[in-house]
Amino acid sequence: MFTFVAVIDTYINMSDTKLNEGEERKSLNFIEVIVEKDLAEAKNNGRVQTRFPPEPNGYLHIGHAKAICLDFGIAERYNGICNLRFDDTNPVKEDVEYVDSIMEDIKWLGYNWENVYYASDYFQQLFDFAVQLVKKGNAYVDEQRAEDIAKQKGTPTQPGVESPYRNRPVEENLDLFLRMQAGEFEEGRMILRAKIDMASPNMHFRDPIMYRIIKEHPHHRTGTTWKVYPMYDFAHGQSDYFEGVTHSLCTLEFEVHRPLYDYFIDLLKKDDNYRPRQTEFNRLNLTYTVMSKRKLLQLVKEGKVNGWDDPRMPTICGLRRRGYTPQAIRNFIDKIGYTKYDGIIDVALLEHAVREDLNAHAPRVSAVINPVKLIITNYPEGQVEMMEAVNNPEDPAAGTHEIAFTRELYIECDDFMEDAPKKFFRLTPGKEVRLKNAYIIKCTGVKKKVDGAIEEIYAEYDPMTRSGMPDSSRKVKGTLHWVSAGHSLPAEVRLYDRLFTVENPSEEKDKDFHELLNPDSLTVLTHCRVETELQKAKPYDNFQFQRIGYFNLDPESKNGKLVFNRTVSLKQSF
RNA sequence: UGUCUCAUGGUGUAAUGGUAGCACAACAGGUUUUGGUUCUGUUUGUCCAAGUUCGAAUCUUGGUGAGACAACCA
Repeated sequence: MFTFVAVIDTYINMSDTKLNEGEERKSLNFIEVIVEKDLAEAKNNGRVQTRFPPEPNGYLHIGHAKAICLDFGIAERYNGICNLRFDDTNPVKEDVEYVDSIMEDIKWLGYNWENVYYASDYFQQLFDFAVQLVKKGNAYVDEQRAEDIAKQKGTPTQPGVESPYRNRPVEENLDLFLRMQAGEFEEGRMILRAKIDMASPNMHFRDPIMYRIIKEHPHHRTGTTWKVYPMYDFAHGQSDYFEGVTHSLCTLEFEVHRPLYDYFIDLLKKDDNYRPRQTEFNRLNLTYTVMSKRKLLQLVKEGKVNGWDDPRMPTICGLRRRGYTPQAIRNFIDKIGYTKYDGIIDVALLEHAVREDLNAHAPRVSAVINPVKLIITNYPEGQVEMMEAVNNPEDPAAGTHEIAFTRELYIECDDFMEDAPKKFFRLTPGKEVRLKNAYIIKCTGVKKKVDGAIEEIYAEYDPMTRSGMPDSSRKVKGTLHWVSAGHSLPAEVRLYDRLFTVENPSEEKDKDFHELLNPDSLTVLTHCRVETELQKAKPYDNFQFQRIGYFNLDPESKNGKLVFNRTVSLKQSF
């Protein structure tokens, strides 16, 4: 993977931190600055530990990839460890299906966790801690209805009102809380709340809920053992603490939760110099798509897309099926950086990242996605010549393959025009073009159907212009790709466009997001022809269809039927 | 009439008191058997105001604008 030079650089830079190829001149992001400062101050005994904490309630998307690259990247760079922890405190929404897909996606991105943990592993410890807080008078059981509690919470500008149950005696709170877990009460009947400050300017300090009763949904790991489940705020920081996390990295919307995170840790922590710290960074927003799990789920459920791995989805599995490579995604994440500014990234940057990777690695093949027949009238009928085609001009080591040339060929409809403008560098009557890897031809005529549609195009070839022949280096303006009519394979090609018609769908609050969906986000072409070399293609293999774009073989291809997905088009500059 | 956070070209991101740089995008040109790649060049920026300083994107004060927070979600 590394070049020789890069290996040397790695050694040179090994003094403080691990640096990967190309990283040596890059400035630190603000989180790396914080970590290095903590290390310099010997906080947490110079230990670095992070965690990636998804809730198993949906598929990972590219926004998660940003968090994954940071959590695992920081651990790697500072010789620490990163654990995978499933934040599974709400059995109503969670499922093992998601646990499996999350692990698969992280591995596909190229990261390995030190340990897999589950917040549900800590249910007993959390419960014991809650009992302890009840005994200390820091928590109470509230029997009001949810709506009343919400009302009493006040608003961001108005203080809340204290619950009538707030000053219940400790023994009564303890008895009730134990009976909640014993299953004596129905869901919604009562909750355990922290007794903090109903007038706090931070809404999260207004006696936040610690535990609620959930009995109708068994937990995917603990079954029906627990009748009460901790809320995020009563689970996340403590879980970090139990595991020894030093840097708890999360997105910006958790900023207001941090004081509460610290509050519970203060009550929990031992008198030593270890404590986890939460740091927030900007989440990823991409133009022309949505990143909220709720909306992605909606697209799937309403059939607007064909599942979580639909190639139009910003999910990891969607991007994988679309033909994105882990390296392209990681390079993209590396380019966008981590700050506290909540912006929106142009999807063109993601497309650039995948083109850059595929340009270097994808074999070039010939495919005609909108075929029209081209007949070389002076080429012998029945003759077949095997032409040599370079697999990748960016990588001579990739070698060559052969492609059959015959009298009858297919070229793209778009590559022929009867009355062409001056800047049309393709085929038009009386003009010459190069057929890639083959001859220069001159268009001599065209046959049309009754409706005026073009049926066949005629041309004559110049035998001296093939590679190796005397006139092979003759210059002509255009070069076209082609396949032999008789020596090619039928294929289906799926073209994808942006899912939404507006740059930032989540910003259009007054509009239903269905109105913003792009009705033409999928185009299926069923009469394509591809060169026989593609018979060997395996699912997910990436190719460049010359002059068109990057494509991969869809896993739905079976029994000899070839289905390709367009990952991204080539850059077009005309 | 709250708390917290943020503000650098079209987009994203550097510059930690000392030449405003990089990437993407856009545009122009060279090379090219991919209108690809590559190379060269161009356009475009420090939210506003006052202050500190020899010197401010950076520090101070005051504005302005944007976002987050009022789930028995995470």
